[in-house]
Amino acid sequence: MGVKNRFPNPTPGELEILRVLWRRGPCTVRGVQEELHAERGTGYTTALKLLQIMMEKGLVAREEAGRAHIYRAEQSEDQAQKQMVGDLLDRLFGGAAQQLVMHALTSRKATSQELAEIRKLLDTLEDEAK
Amino acid sequence: MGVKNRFPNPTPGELEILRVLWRRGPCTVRGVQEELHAERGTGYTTALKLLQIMMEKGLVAREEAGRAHIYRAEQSEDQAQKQMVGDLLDRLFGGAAQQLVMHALTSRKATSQELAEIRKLLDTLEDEAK
DNA sequence: TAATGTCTACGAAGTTATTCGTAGACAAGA
DNA sequence: TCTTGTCTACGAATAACTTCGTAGACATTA
Repeated sequence: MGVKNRFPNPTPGELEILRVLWRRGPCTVRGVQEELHAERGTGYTTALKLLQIMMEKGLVAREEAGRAHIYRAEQSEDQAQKQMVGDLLDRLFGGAAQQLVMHALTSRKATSQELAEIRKLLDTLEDEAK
Repeated sequence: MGVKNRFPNPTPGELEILRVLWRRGPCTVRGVQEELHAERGTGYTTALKLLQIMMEKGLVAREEAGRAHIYRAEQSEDQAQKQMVGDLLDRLFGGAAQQLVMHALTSRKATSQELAEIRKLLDTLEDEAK
C-alpha cells in the first residue's frame, strides 16, 4: 500500500491563502497580503504569520528571493479539493456521495452547460460500473 | 426577503452529536454518550459539556424528563447539510457547484441506482432552467 | 440511615486558530 | 551618516474547541 501522503486540512484562514496561491501562482507575503487585504482587511504580519505556520505544517513551501520569500502551495488545488470534499463527505454524510451531490446541485444554480458536463461524467461512471 | 435563520456551523465534535440526534431522535446525554463512546471512547462529562455548549449556541434544545434532560437537534439534517455544503462551496470552490459535484462523484463509488437518481435530478433542473 | 449510583453544573487545562505589536536586519535615498 | 521603508522572526493576547475532574442534588438499595 502507498504512503498516506495526506496534508492536514487547512483552516478557513489557511484556505483563503491557498486559494490566492492557486489563483496567482507563487507569491511573496506582500502579494498574498494585498489580496487578503482587499477581501477582508488582513494586515501584513497576519498574513506573514499564517504563511509561516503553513510552512511548518507543510502546506506551503518557500524559496528565497533576495530578502523576501516566495511561497507556493505544496498541494495542487485539485488534490486539496478532493481531500476536503472527501472529509466533508465522511463527516456530514457518512460517505454517501449521492446526497452531497444532491445538495450541491440544489444549493446553487448551474448553467445548462455545466449540467451537461455532469451528465457526461455520469455516463463515464456508469460505463466503468459495468 | 426572509430572515437569515442561520445557525452557527457546528464544530466537528458538535457535528458528531448532531448526527446521533438525527439518527436516533431526541436523546438523553447518556444516550448520546453511549453512541460516541462506542465510536471514539468519549466520556460522559465530555458529551454533557458539549451538549450544554450546543444549547447556548442554539444548535440543540432540551426538555426535562425527571432529573435528566432530553436533547434534540434544532436544525433538521437536511437544513444543516444544505448550509454546510453551501459553506464549503463558497470557501473552497468560490461557489462553482459543478466542481463540487465532480469531486463528490469521483471520490466515492456510487451505485447505478444512485447515479440514476442524480440523472433524474439533472432532468428536473434543466426543465426549470428553460 | 448510610452507601452507591446517576444526574446536572461548572471550572480548569491543553490545544489550536487568528490577529497584531515589536524588534532586528538590511537597502536606498536625503 | 541618518532616516525611511520593507523584509523576517517572534511573542503575546484572545477566542474557540475539547476533554475531564470535582461538586452538589437526588433516588435507590442494602
